[in-house]
Amino acid sequence: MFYQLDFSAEVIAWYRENKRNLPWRNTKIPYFIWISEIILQQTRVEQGLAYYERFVERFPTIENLAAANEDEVLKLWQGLGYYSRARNLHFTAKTICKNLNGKFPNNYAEIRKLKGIGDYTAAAIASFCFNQPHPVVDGNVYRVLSRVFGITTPIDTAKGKKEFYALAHELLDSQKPAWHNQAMMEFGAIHCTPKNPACASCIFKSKCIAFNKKIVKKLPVKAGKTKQRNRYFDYLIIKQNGNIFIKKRTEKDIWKNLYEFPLIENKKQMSENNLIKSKKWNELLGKSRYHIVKKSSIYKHVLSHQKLFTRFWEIEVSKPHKKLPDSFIPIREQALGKYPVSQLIANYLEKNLCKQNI
DNA sequence: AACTCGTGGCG
DNA sequence: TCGCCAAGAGT
Repeated sequence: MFYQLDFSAEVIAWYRENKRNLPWRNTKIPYFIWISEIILQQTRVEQGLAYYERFVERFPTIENLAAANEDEVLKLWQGLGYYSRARNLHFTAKTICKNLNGKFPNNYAEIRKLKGIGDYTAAAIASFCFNQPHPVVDGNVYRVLSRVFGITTPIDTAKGKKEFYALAHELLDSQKPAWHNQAMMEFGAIHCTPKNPACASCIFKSKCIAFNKKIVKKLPVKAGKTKQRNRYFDYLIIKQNGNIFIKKRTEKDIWKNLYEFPLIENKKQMSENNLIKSKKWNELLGKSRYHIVKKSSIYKHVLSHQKLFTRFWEIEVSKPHKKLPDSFIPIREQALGKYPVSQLIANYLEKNLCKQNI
């Protein structure tokens, strides 16, 4: 069907003509490639681009990143999601500076050991920066290969991963791994797209099995189904002597190490009356004299595995009868903007408080 | 090996 | 409106 080098040469030729000019494509410095790869995990280029620019502007070297506070790193990441990426990025920057004299490892095996770097990212860095012949197998590559070669094995199974990796490895031009890998991904990203792929003008039109069998839309196959659960949040924005209280999320849960207002979570939607009479409400406000300044409508916030239903309560406390635990940090409202928060909270702040607080 | 971790855009 | 899903990794 294909001679390996024909396939590679064709996709590389396409890439030379069609590639986008992106900032991380004008460098081979591993630090920059690394940042871009982490940002782009499960993220569209259009969404990640501005984050990349801000990130390398603020942290031009790995030493700058290693020296930063995690709060600031997360603040730069705010709104991008999957915050463990930022935490691991920061962790690994510190590791490299402390243990490797600030020098990024220059081969696949050593790169792969770093926290936050899996098979894909290790192959990307090793091939882009050091021209090592490791094939990248990301969502784009799965899509292109499953279609062109008509592979119906689900990509989210061990069997599928093995099969696609073997094929990707077979097709790789070991003399041009950087060009080959970038070409494969770019082709998937802007030509062989998930929806409305440009089959009519495709370089593989005559050979593409999916096109000729008219099953392009069915590929790639995924076995897994994502099930969502519902969660019900009530955030209490407690204002006291010009301060408001925030708390860091440290549990193993969504938004780890981001900040939020005092939270009451319930397994079912609770009526306002029952909430105000609840034990948790009482624990936060005790027998304080307070009044509810504002209560919001229900914000719906959708995550990959959860759907959150959230109310915000702005509460002015005139006579506190109880000191909140030390885990609640009193801050001036204007200082809120320094703390990394979830997009859910950022959305509320944008609508209800001033923009400088975001 | 399944499950978990965000967000925004699109049809 | 809703499900899909985008340059994945950790546990």
